[in-house]
Amino acid sequence: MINKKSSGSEWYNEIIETASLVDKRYPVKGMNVLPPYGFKLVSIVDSIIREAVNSNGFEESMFPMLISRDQLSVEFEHVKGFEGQVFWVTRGGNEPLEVDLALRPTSEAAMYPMFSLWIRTHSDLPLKLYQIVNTYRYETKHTRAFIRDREIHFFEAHTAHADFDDSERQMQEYKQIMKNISQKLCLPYVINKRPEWDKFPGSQYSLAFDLILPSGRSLQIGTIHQYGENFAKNYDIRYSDPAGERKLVSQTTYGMSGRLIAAIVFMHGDDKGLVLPPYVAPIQFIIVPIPGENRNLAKYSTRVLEQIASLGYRVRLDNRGSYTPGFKYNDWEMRGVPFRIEIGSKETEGNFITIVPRNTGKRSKIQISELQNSLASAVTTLQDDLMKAAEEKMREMTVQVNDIKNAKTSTGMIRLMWCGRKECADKIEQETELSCLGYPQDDSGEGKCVICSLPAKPAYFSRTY
RNA sequence: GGGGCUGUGGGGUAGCUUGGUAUCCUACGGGCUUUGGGAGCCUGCGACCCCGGUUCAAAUCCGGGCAGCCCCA
Repeated sequence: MINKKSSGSEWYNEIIETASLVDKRYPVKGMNVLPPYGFKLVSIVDSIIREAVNSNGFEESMFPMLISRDQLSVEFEHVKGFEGQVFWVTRGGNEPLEVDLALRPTSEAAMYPMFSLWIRTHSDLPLKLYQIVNTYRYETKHTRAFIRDREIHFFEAHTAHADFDDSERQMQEYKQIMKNISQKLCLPYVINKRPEWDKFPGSQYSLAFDLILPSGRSLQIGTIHQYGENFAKNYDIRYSDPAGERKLVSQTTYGMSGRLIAAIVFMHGDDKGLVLPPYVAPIQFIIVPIPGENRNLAKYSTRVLEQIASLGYRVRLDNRGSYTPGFKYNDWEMRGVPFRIEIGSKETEGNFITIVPRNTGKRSKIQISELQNSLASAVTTLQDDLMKAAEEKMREMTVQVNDIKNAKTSTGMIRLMWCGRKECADKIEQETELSCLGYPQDDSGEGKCVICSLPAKPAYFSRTY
């Protein structure tokens, strides 16, 4: 196993394949196969997202993957923003198509013509829909599994509101939803308001959830966008208000992708491999029996398996006969299973199990009669530990810098004073090789710009994925 | 957007400079013996990314394509 600290990038590439999260051998650039273990992980993250948005009044839906050229040729900055990144379907069988079809790079152009039909009066609002589908972007840069794919596993929520104030309330709700989700994935983040030139094409403003990884690079794991009436104008989405007046809706979106998986891998993994938070782990408990002259072993292990399963956990018994226990320990540690349960003659005779959490590797005993409470507290403890460790890593990687010289020599998420003008950001980016993430929300400092000395607010800069 | 490197059984590799016989480890199948931190022995299966060129002969040299990786902007 490659050392994580010294070569984070190679470590990532290797671990996602050896842990069976992904198989990169599929012969089309930027498109990867998810083997069962990786797919399970992705599905669990999806279900966490579903649960979070469903409980806030969102409904799941599905729109087609193909978008006709007419829908995309609206004279609109949003469409231009994706020019050059669109895959086109130009033939049906051997015949050229009358109208070329685009593989959605994102779904505004697919959804909003329908929104225009669906939304009639004020009682149709707010409309809160989402879908979890694959989207396609013709990346010309270096692709990277889960981080920059050409086929993107994508969650996108779209809302329409009676007025701007209500869509602003929606933005606040998104923040709560993200908080809820990130607790389960053990991922801390900061919310940055992207600079004008880096906001989502067509939006009024974009807020990004940025994570700083142990490697010192930041990773955007989610974004929310305030569209205002920009899209409603172009797609003619109007409603009759209580006074009978026709008005444009105000809209927002919320997007997340497979980058959540990348963040989990990078943030929690170690030299032994993956470390998965219990909430997301495809296998939460792995039972490893230790053979000996012990006739009760099979029966006892199965009983423990059934008991843990009946408590609602994802548990598996590793019965592979051809491997030694030591091999299995390493194998499951590499795959990030949060807890190992060892069962040998001591356990069967003493009517207990030995449990080992992935992060500490420390053994402890649990009496069978105590299973329910002890497992529940082990899960919460590990979940808390991983969150705290991640927060600590982020703190370590966040650096306060007072002048441009120090920004050059520091790694991580650099907090410095910036006036908000593009020319100054460009200068900072050029000199430091960092990218501007924008102004963090919930940070109220004041000072002078490190470039031009004009009044400034704290901004974040970092190397990015 | 620019530059560089790489492609050999499922995975990791030797061989390439100097053209001719493809090495080792691991995984996998079978068999016996094992099992409290990556077991051992025997045995079997399995590869030169694709297309074209040079040549009596190409894993090796040349060109293109595809794919992967790294660095810079």
